[in-house]
Amino acid sequence: MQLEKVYDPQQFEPRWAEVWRSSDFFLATADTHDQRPVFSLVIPPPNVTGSLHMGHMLEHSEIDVTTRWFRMRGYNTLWLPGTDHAGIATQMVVERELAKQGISRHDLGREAFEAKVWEYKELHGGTILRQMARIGDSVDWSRTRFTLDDGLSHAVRTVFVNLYRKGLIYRGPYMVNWDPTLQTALSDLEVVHEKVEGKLWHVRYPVKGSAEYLVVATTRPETMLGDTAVAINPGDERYLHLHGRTVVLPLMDREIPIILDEMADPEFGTGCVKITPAHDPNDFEAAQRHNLPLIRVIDEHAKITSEGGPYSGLDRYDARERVLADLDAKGLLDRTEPHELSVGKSQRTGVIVEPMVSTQWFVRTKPLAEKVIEASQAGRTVITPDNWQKIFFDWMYNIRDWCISRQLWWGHRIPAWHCHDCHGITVAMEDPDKCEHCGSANIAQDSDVLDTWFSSALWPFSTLGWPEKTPALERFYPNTLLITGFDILFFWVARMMMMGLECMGDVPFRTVYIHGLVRDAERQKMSKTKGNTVDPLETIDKYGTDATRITLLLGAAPGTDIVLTDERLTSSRAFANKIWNAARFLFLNMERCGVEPWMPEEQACYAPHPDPVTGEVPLEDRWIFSRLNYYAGTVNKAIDSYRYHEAAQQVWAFFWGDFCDWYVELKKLRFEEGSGLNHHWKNILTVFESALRLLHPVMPFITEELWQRLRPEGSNRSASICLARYPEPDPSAEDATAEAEVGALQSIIGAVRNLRADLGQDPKKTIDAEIYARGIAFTAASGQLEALNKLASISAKVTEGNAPELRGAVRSTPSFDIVLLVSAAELEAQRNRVEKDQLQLLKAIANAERQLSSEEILSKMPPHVVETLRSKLDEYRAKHEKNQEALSALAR
RNA sequence: GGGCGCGUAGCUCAGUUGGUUAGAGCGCCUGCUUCACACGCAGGAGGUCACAGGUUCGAGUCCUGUCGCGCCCACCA
Repeated sequence: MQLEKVYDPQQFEPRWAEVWRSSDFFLATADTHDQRPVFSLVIPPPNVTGSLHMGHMLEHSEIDVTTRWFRMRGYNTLWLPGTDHAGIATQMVVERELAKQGISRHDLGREAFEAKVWEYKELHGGTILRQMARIGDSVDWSRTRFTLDDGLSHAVRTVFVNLYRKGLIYRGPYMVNWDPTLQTALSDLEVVHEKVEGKLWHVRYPVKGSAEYLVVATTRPETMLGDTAVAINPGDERYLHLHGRTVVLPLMDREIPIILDEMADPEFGTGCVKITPAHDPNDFEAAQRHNLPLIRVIDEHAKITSEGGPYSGLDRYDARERVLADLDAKGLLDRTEPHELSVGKSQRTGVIVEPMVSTQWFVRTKPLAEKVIEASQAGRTVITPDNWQKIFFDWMYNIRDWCISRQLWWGHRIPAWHCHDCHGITVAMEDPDKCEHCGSANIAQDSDVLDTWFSSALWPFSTLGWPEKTPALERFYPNTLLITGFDILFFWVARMMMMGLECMGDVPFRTVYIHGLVRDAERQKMSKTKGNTVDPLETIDKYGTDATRITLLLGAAPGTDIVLTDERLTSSRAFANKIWNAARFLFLNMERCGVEPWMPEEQACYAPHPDPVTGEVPLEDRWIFSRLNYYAGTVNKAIDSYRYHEAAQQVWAFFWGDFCDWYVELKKLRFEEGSGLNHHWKNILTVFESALRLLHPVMPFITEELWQRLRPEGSNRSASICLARYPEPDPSAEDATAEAEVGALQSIIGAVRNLRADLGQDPKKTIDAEIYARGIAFTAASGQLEALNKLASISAKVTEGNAPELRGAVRSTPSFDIVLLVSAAELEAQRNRVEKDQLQLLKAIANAERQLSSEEILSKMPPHVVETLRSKLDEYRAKHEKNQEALSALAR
């Protein structure tokens, strides 16, 4: 039972953060709540593989608090395998590693590359939470990962085939961001936009059969080789007469139409815009609207294609120089202006991305989104905090079709086969050996893989055995709660809802809780590129896992961001140490009193033990049990409504403010050497054990450690604190009388200390004092006098009633007067103090009187407010009067 | 351009249907090594709740406007 003076987290806290750092799969937990299931997930987002993110610590903390809370309230736990979401990120890491050796994945070939990725995953994945092993749940760890080879593939394929047959999946043209170095398409997220100083070149396009020409402005003159139209605004009088005519594309001598389109902004440049459908996303869309042909003039290596005539084979920037020179030579370069523009660069290589037209697979999202909107509006899924609900709706209304094909080599292959003979597509559950259209055996599988979000979207049901109708699926779908960050709301949450409604006919979860963002001390969003990330492992090493967790939770007010500072972490570490030292105090005194480790039989709510001789319960015990009951109420309510900061703050206030500051101090007077396990010990250990359980979701490791030490050998209590019951409030445990009496004691002690500090007295020196109490029972048995004397360092004479004369150093309230007999010199310090108090009281009295004197106000005020206002006014008046008396006594 | 959020003590932040003299942690000042804890104990100072109007008996809280800060989305020929 010996504890070190200072709590050492390293010794007792498993560093589960390490697990997150190395794991490359979802970890998910599921639980049931009110007969309905709840689940929570943690995923490393694709851009942070290989490191841990503070945001995950937060997310995990909130999830783990809820999960432990549920578990402690008696709901069964189910651990679900994660999907292979981070496979894509792993692939990127492998690709980067290969690049260092000068190898590209194309050199390696598909199979060898996949093997490499597997190797990496085996090496870095798969560490399992140590704390979970301690909990003793039955977990089939072989099912902790869904990979490309097991059940998920079947689910993914089933969904793909079904959606395809319903016409919800189609192939179409799409503008991708192409990285010419990596030879791959990038998602919008992988493109970083940068403002650069560029130029705006104005080029003359001669109108056919006329001496006129249109001047178009462009930042990328080399793309003009692929122009297929020039657009003017339908309201632009300057050019309207040219509508229907054509221009001759300079350098290429191609004839292209002049079209009307809103995209041409009369205010910008010349008001004319060239249309290059194959190399600009906006132009691409305009081309769709006007049925314009696409001409690819830049290839995947960013070189000009054979369509580029004389420029064919040139690099895109060399081509630009040549094009400009040639235009200039022909006198077609109108003018050049400096222009700031933003260019998209590859996050991975820094190369300027090339917009490229390609054929991709799409999910038709409109019909799916409609179901999501309907379900959300019916309240079947609620997003909280509710401002996200609106944002979510806006997005669902404006949703575009979802491109699901990726030119990657890791992931679920698209189950579609192209026929080389008839060019038909065969989509089937079983791998086909011939084309379903022409019967040819000359077919090959599509080389693309599915977007990871496609399989992730199936997570809520695919992990439960879908499409089989398993008992788990029956029980755990739909789930109750999803905790996640807003950055993933659209990618993942929306898609889980779409797929859930489509495949299961119901929403996947009832509530989505959106948490805040973790920021650094300068309020900057943490990002790897900025390099201002806080490494959670360093934080954990320095402050401990529990301290890190409660720091995050204390800052996690819904809808706000979390600023992480060393000061906050330091104070949390101090709190962990406070818990540790409170335990140390108990253990040392148990030894002194001859008390063995003990804890009560398990119950949700406990009543204090009475003195076996008198049959009475000590006042401090009645009080602390009542306080514990109160906090059990507020903490449960806070967690239930996702107010994690409040839960953390409440357990802190109870443990430090009530338990340590008052209860332990009061109990010190009750310990007797060699007493054995008497009612005092039973009460303090009961409260302490309950406090540990109350704290557990927020401070899991230190509470587990201490709980295990307190747990007697051979106890029939659960093996772990996280399987013990969570404290619950019970109206019968409320003890208003005890709270009032201890409250009065606290205010008397506070007043004496304050008075003595004002007088500049040595706080340790015991001095004589007279206390006149009104309406406060000071019974001999309750030990209040002893407590008062000890905690205020006085030798008090307590009398019922009013002080006969307020002389000396006085502090008064409506319920007591304190008189300290001190020298006249010490009294002067008092005067300012009391006068200042009077000013504030007068203000409060005037305010209350004004409100209470008006019939109109009284009639509009709710009765309970009037009630408190009245009693407050009485109190202010009494106090003011007492102060006045004291002041005149001081004057004498 | 569209949308969202923030501005409360020196600092970082709470403050849930409007209702006591507006709170916490850190920092600061004073006193204390008291046999759990100086990562501590006791006491204290410090705020016209960004500004200006409005609604209300009553506003940190609701409405309008102004100023300052931040985020997201879109666009950028």
